[in-house]
Amino acid sequence: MARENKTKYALLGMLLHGPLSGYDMKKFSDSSISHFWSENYGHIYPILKRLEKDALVTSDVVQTPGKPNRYLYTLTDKGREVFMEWLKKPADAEIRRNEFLLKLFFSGALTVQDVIRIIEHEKVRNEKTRKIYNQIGQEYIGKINKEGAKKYAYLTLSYGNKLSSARAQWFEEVLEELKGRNDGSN
Amino acid sequence: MARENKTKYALLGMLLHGPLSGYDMKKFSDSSISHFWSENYGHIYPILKRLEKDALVTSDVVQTPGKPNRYLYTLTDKGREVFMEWLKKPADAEIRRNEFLLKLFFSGALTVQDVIRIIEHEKVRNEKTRKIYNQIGQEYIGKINKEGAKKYAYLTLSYGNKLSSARAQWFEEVLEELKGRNDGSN
DNA sequence: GATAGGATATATCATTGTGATATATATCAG
DNA sequence: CTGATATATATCACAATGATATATCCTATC
Repeated sequence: MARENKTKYALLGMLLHGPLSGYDMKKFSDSSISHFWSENYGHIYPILKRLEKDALVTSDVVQTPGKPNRYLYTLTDKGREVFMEWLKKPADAEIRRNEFLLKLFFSGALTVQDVIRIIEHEKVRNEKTRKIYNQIGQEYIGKINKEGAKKYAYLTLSYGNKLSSARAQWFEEVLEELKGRNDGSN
Repeated sequence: MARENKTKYALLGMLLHGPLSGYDMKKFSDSSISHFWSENYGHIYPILKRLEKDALVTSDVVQTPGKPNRYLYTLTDKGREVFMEWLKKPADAEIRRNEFLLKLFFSGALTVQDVIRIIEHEKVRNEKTRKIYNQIGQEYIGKINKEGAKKYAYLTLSYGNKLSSARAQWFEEVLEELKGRNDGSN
């Protein structure tokens, strides 16, 4: 068996607060949870069909003239049960594949200037992410205490902030060192 | 097209310092670079065959009585070229799928005790990782200045350390807050 | 001395996940 | 009017994962 299907749980979770179509789920994945999760049509649609077959969701067709049929999926009791069982379990270990670190590892074959360029590219990407996090953070202010449900969404953001601050620090330290050395020997 | 095949570059990179078999590459992935990269047989063997067909590597059979044939792969000039071209480019954006954060996001459906348990599980995992990093770090002491090539390997470790320290901080902060609230209302 | 487990080595399978494209209409901006 | 974007599902090739099959040798344990 390959690793367990996580998409299934992501989709079931999205249905907790009401029916959605596959298209809606993709939008949700690209907006609300995009900084730590992604889904795509090639997986969403086939899995929705399987979930229906397994009676974890039911579907209703909504016809809108001039638009494709919309298949609205609703969570069943069984679906909610399966979801809650997954939710209660600790998360599996993260799959670790970081192309930047792989390049860094092999960087002995590069000039120091090339390495600096690659790290700086990563630094810029990280800064962009931090800006987005700050924007989202601004939107949360005032809402968190009123709506308890958003507390955990806010925590995922605070996690992202913590990690990207750490990354930013590391970039500064390493770039300073590499640039110092670059004036000298290597 | 699916995303670009990164395994290919990881394998070519491993061949920079001499010929290796697919089995050797798997061992390398499970030891030297396991904290940021992983490979598995199901991908290594077919890709090695393709690399040979594309003349990025050549292979030699080594027969050892009582053991399976060993196919030793050697990097060609073309292979080195293709590798260096990839190495010089900035890394692609990281694929973001973090099951822990997905669970956290949906945690409004859990009791605070359950959330605490899940976070603590993650915290323990992180502590284990930090211990391993410290052990590897000990082994590096004294070697870094002598062998310049290991400098970048050490940097991948320092990156891992930075991030896991940040994670540890976040766990402390969040657990304290959740445990405080747990004595009160929700 | 038997025997269980791990190392050596390749091969292959089902399944998960990614990104792109196909299809077809409506709407909105320039 | 024309090109871009939104709505909505479907499907494909490919990348990556984890498990199992095959077969032999070596080492530790009972």
